[in-house]
Amino acid sequence: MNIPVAEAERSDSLEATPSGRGSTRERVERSLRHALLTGRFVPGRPVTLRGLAQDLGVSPMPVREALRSLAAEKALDIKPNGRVQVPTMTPERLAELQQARLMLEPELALRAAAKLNPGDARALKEIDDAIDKSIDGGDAETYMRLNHAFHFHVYRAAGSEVLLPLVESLWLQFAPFMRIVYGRVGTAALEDHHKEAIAAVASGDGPALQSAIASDIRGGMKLLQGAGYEAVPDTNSTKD
Amino acid sequence: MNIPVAEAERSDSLEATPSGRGSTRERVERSLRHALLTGRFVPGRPVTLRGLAQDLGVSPMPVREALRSLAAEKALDIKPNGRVQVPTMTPERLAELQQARLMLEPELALRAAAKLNPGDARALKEIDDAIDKSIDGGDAETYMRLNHAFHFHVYRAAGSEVLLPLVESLWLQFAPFMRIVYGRVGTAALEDHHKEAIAAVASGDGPALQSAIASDIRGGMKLLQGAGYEAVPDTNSTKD
DNA sequence: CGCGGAAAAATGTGATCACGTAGCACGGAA
DNA sequence: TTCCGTGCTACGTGATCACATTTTTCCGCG
Repeated sequence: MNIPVAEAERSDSLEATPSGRGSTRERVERSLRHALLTGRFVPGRPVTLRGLAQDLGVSPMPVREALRSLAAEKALDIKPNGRVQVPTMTPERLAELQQARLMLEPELALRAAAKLNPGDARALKEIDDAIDKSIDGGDAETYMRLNHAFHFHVYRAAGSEVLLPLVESLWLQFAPFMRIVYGRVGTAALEDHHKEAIAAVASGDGPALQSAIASDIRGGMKLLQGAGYEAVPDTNSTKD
Repeated sequence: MNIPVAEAERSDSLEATPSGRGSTRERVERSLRHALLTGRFVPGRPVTLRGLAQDLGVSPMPVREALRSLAAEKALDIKPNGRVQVPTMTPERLAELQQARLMLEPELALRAAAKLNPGDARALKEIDDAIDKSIDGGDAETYMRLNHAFHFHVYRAAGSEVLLPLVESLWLQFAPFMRIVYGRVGTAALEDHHKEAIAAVASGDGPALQSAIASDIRGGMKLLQGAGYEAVPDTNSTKD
């Protein structure tokens, strides 16, 4: 099960995240979460406690807690012998993730619609413009970060303390795999429905926003359906 | 383990969980999870790291990780100063929890139906008979344990790696509050739909099972709607 | 040249310690 | 009697250490 990826240098630009607020564990967890969501962690890749600690320049202790936290959200997998790795994807799990997203996220969007205002529509448009640029540029990492920002700008507005964490967990689960697929087929084939969503927000049309989000999920996940479950590409696509 | 277990046991209720397998952290987490699900932790009550460690006869270390894990599942709340407490319930959060349950659990039941066999129906009937007894006896803690066993016997059959953890998180969130309500209004007023569910399992009728679970959720949560958000009762159920 | 086993390195786990801080009670002053 | 400051206590956090176990390396034997 050893992957021949060269682990020459450890610095995956993890500590590049400038967020210096909060406790050390908080910073570590935020850093890991961000790395997961932008796909800097490859599924199947083992994650060692001391290695991460060294990368981040801290002791293994806060890393331990952060990993445990992420594992509880199913963003990481802790094998019975304690080794931590990014979960590998299976077609079944991906299908389940899509269905779970379709159950929760459109509902969240519907609730958010009532609280979103034209200012939010402008903010979303700004994000979406940047997304279009990143798609053209083929910058998968930036795209994923912005796409996440777009969706969660909507979801957060719902003010849901229950649904939002569930959806966050789902994103953490499919993001690493999504990144791999983007690395293979590129980001050009992406069809999102952000424009419809923005229009719905601007006009305050809840059901339209709900439907746009649902379509967006279907479009985004469709791309992932038949790609790359088997192994990690030995072409090291983790950095840059 | 070179730990001198010369400590006088402060509480029998926590380490009473017989599961002695696995690592210490695993046992601690299982113990806490069980305590949460059966309502032995009162919402709003502060949970201290060292206190719990002493109760369980271990060092604060595994407790720390277990708490962090539970907190990631929203079963515990870590305040900005680091203090841990069982989350308090609000009407809004309870309504969200019910709606989230209704989104996920009937779907899970529908998927489980295809894999449940008459043997499962018999097992469920056995659990349900015990539930009836515990309701008559007014034993809220036993009722909650069995009710959880009943539902998750069904849900687990679905074999879902994605939906099941989400539902587990939801249960951990409303269970402590549910326990308080039972302590106030008793368990006699409970109306469950387990009989319908068992019949549906026996006949392999998926939609019927789905509908029975949905009705069961509505019936169970309705009881909680207008009760006891304000303060925690002084009845200290864990120790002292 | 290939295989196997032993040595060595690395990993997770749990315990203990040091440190900064937040609560809290006690006591003195108004 | 009430209010406020000061000291004490307990807490969470992070680091370091010790240990058992697993993984990897590597050397010798077939």
